[in-house]
Amino acid sequence: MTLLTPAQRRERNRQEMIDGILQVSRDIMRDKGAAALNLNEVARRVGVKTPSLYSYFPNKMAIYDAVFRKGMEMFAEAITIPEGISGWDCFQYVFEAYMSFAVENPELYQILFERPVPGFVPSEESMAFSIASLNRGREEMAEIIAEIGIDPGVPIEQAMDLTIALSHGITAQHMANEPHLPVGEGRYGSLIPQAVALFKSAWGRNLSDNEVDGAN
Amino acid sequence: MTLLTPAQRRERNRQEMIDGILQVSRDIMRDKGAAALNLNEVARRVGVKTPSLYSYFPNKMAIYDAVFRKGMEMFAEAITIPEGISGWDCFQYVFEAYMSFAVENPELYQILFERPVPGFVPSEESMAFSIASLNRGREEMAEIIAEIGIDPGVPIEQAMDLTIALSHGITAQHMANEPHLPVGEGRYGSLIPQAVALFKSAWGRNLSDNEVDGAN
DNA sequence: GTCTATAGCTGGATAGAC
DNA sequence: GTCTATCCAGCTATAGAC
Repeated sequence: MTLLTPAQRRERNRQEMIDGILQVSRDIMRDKGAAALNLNEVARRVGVKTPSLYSYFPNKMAIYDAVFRKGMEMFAEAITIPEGISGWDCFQYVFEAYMSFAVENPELYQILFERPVPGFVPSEESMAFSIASLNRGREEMAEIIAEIGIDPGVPIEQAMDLTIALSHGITAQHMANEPHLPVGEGRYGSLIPQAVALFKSAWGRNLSDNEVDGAN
Repeated sequence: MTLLTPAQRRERNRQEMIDGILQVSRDIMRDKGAAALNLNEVARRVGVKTPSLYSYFPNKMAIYDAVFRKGMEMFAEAITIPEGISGWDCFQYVFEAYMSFAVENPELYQILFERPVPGFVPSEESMAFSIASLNRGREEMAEIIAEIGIDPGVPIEQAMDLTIALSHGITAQHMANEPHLPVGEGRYGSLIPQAVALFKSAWGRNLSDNEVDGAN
């Protein structure tokens, strides 16, 4: 095995520092709210002095932007339906993945789906990436819905939007009321099977899958 | 007609000042984000100097709390179903009222349903009022659902929670993507009839109302 | 109740030595 | 890259005269 060159080592150290800053920033946002991010505290927790942060990010908003972007990547990854899941199980999977992501990463959920930080607007690059991710997600979901074969006179686009809306709605209520409870517990956290059943019941009359069974 | 007593006039002036402060605070929260509320700017817009605000509110958080409370009152009022609306029309009404409230009062929507202000927690009184309002809303909606007579093996509590979740989800997506568009327009703003149809289709098979008709 | 004056603090950001 | 020192702006809140 060969040792790293000095340049590679520098690069690695730099990347570790950047990752550390972002991780600490997320911790603070989670603890105190996204808008309470504070460079002095970031520096203290990372173990450097405040001005050193400016060797890695040009300003505070750039940190928000990096967190936003990282969050979008993680979210896209999280709701991608894995191999081996198909049919109505995909609905169940999306609902659970959506809520799990929010429960496990409330600070990312906040900055991705709300606007808690006055003056922060995702950069064009981040937004472009974000939109691209969401569109890929949409396409995938559209394929799944088409594959299941649903009936009720509503265009596939709208079926998808309703699915997204209900995913988001259940998750938002869960986060507002019982964010400390895991997915599957609590008033809204336990509502996912019923949500899937709702769609099955409304759309699944001539389905190729197993027949509607009420709550599963 | 009798003139107001000096005491009454004082009281009236005071109330006007309080209302003015709250209105201006809402304007700022709407323009710059809830967390960007700033006493200097409040004073400037109201037309007094900053210290004068402390004659009306003990501190900044008290202003947030008053805005929160006012918002909760307005929201409860907004989604109360008026006389003359019954059956499935109640669903349509609730969806529309929910989204209208958010579109017309984004700053209230933000402070009621998100946590954008680090360090702000509604006071116990405000929370008690809030919970009471929500419970009244729940009861009312439960009566309506019971009256319509829905079928599909899901307890009324859960049917209600699904309704709330979808209301919230459509609204949240609308606010995140096209908050400038009125209810009825835009990707999610135009989705309300489909949302009602979804519930009708899933639950309305043995309904006492008119039969399911797909998109209305 | 309203003002002037100001305390007191926080936090983002820069200059410049090492 | 990291540090010390420092600037500067903005903000909440209070003291005390009118």
